[in-house]
Amino acid sequence: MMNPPLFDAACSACPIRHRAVCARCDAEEMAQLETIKSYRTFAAGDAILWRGEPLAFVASVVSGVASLSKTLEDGRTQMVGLLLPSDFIGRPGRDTIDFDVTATTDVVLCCFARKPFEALIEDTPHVAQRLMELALDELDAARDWMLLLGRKTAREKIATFLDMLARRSHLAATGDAAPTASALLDVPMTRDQIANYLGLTLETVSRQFSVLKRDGIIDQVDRRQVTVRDLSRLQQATGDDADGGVWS
Amino acid sequence: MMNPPLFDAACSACPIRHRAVCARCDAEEMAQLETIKSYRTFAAGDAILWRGEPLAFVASVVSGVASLSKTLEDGRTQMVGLLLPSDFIGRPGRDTIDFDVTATTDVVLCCFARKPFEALIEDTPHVAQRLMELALDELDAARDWMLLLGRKTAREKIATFLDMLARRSHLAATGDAAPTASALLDVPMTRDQIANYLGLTLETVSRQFSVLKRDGIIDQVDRRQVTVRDLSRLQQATGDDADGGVWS
DNA sequence: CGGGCCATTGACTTAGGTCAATCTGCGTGG
DNA sequence: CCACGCAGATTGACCTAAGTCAATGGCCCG
Repeated sequence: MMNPPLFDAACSACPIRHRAVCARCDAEEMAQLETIKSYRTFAAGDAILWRGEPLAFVASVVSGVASLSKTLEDGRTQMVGLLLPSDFIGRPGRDTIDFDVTATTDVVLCCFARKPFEALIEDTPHVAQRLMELALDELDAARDWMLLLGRKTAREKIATFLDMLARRSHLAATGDAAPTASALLDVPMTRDQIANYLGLTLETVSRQFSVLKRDGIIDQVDRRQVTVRDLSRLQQATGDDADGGVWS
Repeated sequence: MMNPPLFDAACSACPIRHRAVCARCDAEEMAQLETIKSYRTFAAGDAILWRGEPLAFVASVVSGVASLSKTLEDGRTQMVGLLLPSDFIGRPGRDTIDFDVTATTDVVLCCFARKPFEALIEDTPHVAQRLMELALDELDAARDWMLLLGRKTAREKIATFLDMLARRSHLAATGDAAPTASALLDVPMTRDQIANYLGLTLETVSRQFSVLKRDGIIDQVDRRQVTVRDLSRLQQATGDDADGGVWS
């Protein structure tokens, strides 16, 4: 269990101050946000929001990983989004959402009461501008994901997933866009969650991990850690165009 | 071939005036938009934009249907969006897009030069607000599509596709949300395009049309027209939750 | 009448799902 | 400290939905 960091009420000390929905806000707008915000924490596995339930808050992810998922009548489920720090939860202008939101790891949210937040969108331009950028970024990611779900093989899906984790951890560590060397990766989900993310079964996820290991592309340290032995072969295995801006 | 409607330069007469990116603009903002807009038309099958090419314009679809698609190294392709009248093309703040845009039917676009449009986003709140709404709507649609691509069977995919067409044509005809009776549907794409939309092969699309016909759920008038015989059985065949807000 | 272009249908293959057995590591309680 | 149990992961055997390859059919247009 993580030792939950304590968050100061002051936005100026916030780790996502310059990337979240408030990124473009000036001092006065920040002061307004400050009055309607509150922090909430969730343990790994907790439900954050249920589909269809009235939405009292919108929120930014401050730390941890949350996931969005949809379910068919007979219980098949598909993850339709992975929310990382600075990502936004909620749908200003609508009072329900159409998917479940779950804490994948322990999560801290910065919540804003919905009504005053919507008023802020009307009154101050910078919130709407930033929210538009965040929505367009998520739309790009969703489209990459549609290509993966519709057309990639199981092997390509796993390779894409690991390549994404490699890029992200490299980005977080160095601020640099493209990793070039091998790396030790943290896999923040169970096989079952990965399967729901990639549109596979957990058995297929497990088998493809084994295949990539047998091919010498990765090594499995333990169930939550993987080392990439050959990043360029991993990237070839994703099936993407060489110059593909995927996850760029 | 359609008899192309003539569009008046005046926004006040525009068929998408109240739904497009300009929906919330006041008279003064409209005047600004009016100075940077121009109409362009494309024939069915024409490329509108290529992935990666520098983006001089952003645009709204005025009439017709356009599609967004992505392609893997070896040529497999997946449609990642279907643009109908009032939908928006482009990515303010970035000078390329990461997918191809193609005219599925004959298309009329209302194009805005990108730089002045971006300036407008900075200066006037209503454009950014509306663009945020449009992006969030597309994100909802993309998430429904991810569920379809990742988890639905071929039969469910075709049923969902036909149900979507039924809802749309009913909505366009009556302004009403949910169709209840059978209807004659226009299928605006070839089997191959449908396959790329649904993450299937064209043979599987054809076979599933035949199965739904054998089951008495639909009738095929010709290759571009279908009558829905039993809408409630069609909706059951989509696999969605009964109260599912899909395509709502 | 002939030649494309879609669409349909059939025969066969295969990637990935299903079901089931086994393994591994970890926290709990004796 | 060890034994137990449980949750997650792996692996194998088998099955099936959908893909592949190939032949045929209908339709429009010159």
